[in-house]
Amino acid sequence: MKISTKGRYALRLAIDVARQQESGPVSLREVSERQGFSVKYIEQLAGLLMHAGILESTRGAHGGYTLARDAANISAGEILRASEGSTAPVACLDDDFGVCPMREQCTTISFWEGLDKVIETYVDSVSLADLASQPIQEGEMCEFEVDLS
Amino acid sequence: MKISTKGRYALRLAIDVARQQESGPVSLREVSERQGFSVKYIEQLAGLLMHAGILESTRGAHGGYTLARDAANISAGEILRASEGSTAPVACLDDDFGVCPMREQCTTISFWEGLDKVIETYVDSVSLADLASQPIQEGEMCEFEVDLS
DNA sequence: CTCCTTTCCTATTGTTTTACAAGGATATCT
DNA sequence: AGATATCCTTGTAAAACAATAGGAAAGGAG
Repeated sequence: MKISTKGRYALRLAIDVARQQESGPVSLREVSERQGFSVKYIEQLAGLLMHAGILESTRGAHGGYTLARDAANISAGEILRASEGSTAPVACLDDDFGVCPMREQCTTISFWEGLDKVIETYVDSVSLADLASQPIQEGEMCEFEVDLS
Repeated sequence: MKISTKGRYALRLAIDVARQQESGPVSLREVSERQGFSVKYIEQLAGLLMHAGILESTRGAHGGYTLARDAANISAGEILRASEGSTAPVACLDDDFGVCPMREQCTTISFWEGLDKVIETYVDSVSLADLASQPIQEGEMCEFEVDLS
């Protein structure tokens, strides 16, 4: 049960924008240099976050992205749902799934609903401001996209 | 972030065994008929659960599987970890990953650790006895492996 | 002893998803 | 004009997933 690079990169993209946007719109070129992403890949993620009303863009030279709202008002859950599609642990709990016709006979649904709930509660309780306020260190970049060889 | 069929089927397999084992070892043929699984596929899962000390087997005719321990003493988390490998939301928190060399500079690790913790706490709080004690209905089978066409 | 059932173990295969890259259109600042 | 960006769709190699296949070993029934 893993979060994909979409969700992980989208989080770090949002954190990067939150931290850097005071000096104007943050371009994906800058972000990619700081975070070790390819511009072409995070373009897609930026698009998703924009569509979800999390980022705003200004096009053209010196353009880039800014937060559409205050960082304190954006949750990690929102970012993950926008990038990953959903944080539900089983497909039958996705918003677009509708009601499962087998729901009444299902022995595991209430277990999955409980899991879904603790996940949502947690990711919605953490704001982008919380994430962005951690001390900044040299050589930012992370998780495990690290070549250990 | 989805649980794969391994984890979902393994849970239902364990529930089925828990419910049926009073009348002797439960064969995978029976389970597959009740749950709509292929015998060949859940053979693998049964093997994983056995290796993890959750199931015990008796071979030969009239053989099958029984719980290695009391159902109240087996958690859903154990079953998921045995079948899925891990319930951690990011690979750097898997047991076999070791310590990430970038950990100190990572802006998201504490967020993922928190998520991992709420997931583990929840799945370890639910026992197989809890799951198996739900009322049994006709046409048992579930989740969303249902042909909606 | 021989069939039948069942677990056990390891490949192999087909499909889907992931993680990007490519190419080009559109917008804006200098 | 030209450089720098976002925007938008499509393509693709590799990995993961879901399941199948084939057969060995063990134990009960006739």
